Amino acid sequence: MKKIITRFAPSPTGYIHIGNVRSAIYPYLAAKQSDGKFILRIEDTDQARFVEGATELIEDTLKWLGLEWDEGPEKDGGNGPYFQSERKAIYQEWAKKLIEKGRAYADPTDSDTIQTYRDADNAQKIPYLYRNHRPKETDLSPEEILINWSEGTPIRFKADPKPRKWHDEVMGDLHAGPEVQDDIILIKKDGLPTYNFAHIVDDFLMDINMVARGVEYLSSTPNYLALYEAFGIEQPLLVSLPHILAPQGNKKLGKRDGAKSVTEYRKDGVLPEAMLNYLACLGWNDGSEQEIYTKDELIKKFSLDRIQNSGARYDEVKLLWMNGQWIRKLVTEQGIDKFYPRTDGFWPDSAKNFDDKYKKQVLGIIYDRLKTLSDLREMTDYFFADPKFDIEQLLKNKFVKKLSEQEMTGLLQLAIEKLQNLPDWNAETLKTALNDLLAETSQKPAVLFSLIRISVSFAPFSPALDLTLNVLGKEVSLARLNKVKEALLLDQQ
RNA sequence: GGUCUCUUAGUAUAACGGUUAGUACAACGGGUUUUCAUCCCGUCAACGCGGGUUCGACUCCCGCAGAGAUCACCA
Repeated sequence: MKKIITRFAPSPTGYIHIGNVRSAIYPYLAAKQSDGKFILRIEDTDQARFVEGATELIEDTLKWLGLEWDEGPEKDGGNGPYFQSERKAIYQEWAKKLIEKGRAYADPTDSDTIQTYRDADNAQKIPYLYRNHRPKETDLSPEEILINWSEGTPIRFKADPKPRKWHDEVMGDLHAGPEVQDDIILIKKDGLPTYNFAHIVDDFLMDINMVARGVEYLSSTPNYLALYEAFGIEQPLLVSLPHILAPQGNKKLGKRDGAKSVTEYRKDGVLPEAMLNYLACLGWNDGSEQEIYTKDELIKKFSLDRIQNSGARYDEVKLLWMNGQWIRKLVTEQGIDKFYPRTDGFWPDSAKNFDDKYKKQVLGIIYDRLKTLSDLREMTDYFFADPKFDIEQLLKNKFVKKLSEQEMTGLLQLAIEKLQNLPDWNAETLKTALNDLLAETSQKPAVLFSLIRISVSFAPFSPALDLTLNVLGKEVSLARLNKVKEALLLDQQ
């Protein structure tokens, strides 16, 4: 198999959100599968949109997801620098090569004049193409242009419009006519290259043989093809990735739709395994009915031609479902001890002074109802602090309210006695005791256990009662039961 | 408007001319000696429309409709 050398080339204009991280995932998978290279290149040629700290955010996101780059910032593989802003001289040199070949020209036309061309064409309802307005001065010989050129004057490509055909790994065989090929800007007034030009040069110099990007670049592809041709360089594999759509409407998911950053999901307790799994499978599948994939499985089974060629709607509910699956999978496979460190930072404040051993016990009985790690905050508070005492909540519970208050106090008293006299406080003895209690009182489990459960937790739900009591411990359990019993007695007087 | 792309249940998808159109999420119902969840079982629900080709079309061809992308000195 040919080694795929590819790249992720984001612009440092903000965080990576889930709408665009997929264009890092697929190239990564393709590169790893073929034992090739995954390069990170920062496309910071637009000074106006540059955002301080964005590069770090991008790097952070990739690392968290496990998409380590083989070459890029902090990891020079001999093809650097990996920031386009540091490669300015290279682009200018390559633009000059095109001028020498008579395939580019310096164009002093100012933007107001260009706008009049556009307006005129629009008024006449003919498609605007700059090459129809190409200035006559460019009849200057390439030598003359080269002598005169300096930053401040943009350099334009001299289009070679003709029918073009190409193959896209996702979209299949494509074609375009001359009407979409134009004299695109190569070097801007500020001396920096446009994306259209910079990526062609960089990809070539970095030996990149696969380019994956959003479908929005599809319509510019003929211009890129012309550029490859003008330089005489082999075109890389082209991969167009359909957009991820916003939950509502038919728009591509963007920050305006509230597209959360990947790091935000991280803070919310989503596991990188689940994030990667979900996004990889949003618009790709291997033809089987498998849903849960590890990164290694994805690398093994990934194939470009099975990427869906229409947009896929983002579904957070399914992501969270998948996250729950991953939590359970990892705990089952690795055990609580190994999984436990991942919960760091997700416990309620009340857990601060409790040791790891106790928190692991709590995790052990609660993990199978977590959708995200941050659910721990809401779901485990009563293990660490006395719950908010709210007798009304107990009384209006749909099971407990079947009892009179007198019956409640009676049952609580029986439970307290039974538990107090346990020789050993563990899940086994508790289970037996609770079952005995059930038999002795002829109560329905839903009623009796809800009474006890709510009395010790005041939570809408909790793990199985025997497990909960076991973790809470004898002292705490009995104290909470007594407190409720006393309150009920007072109420009855 | 020009050019290009896309179109299976609410959502993500499977099907390489012959299936009762499969799976997952969601929804709904049920089961597991407690609640919520997990787990298990079940129900609902789809081939955009119209023509062809063919014994037979979700699948191939042609129209149409709808949706999206693009037409920058942004990427």
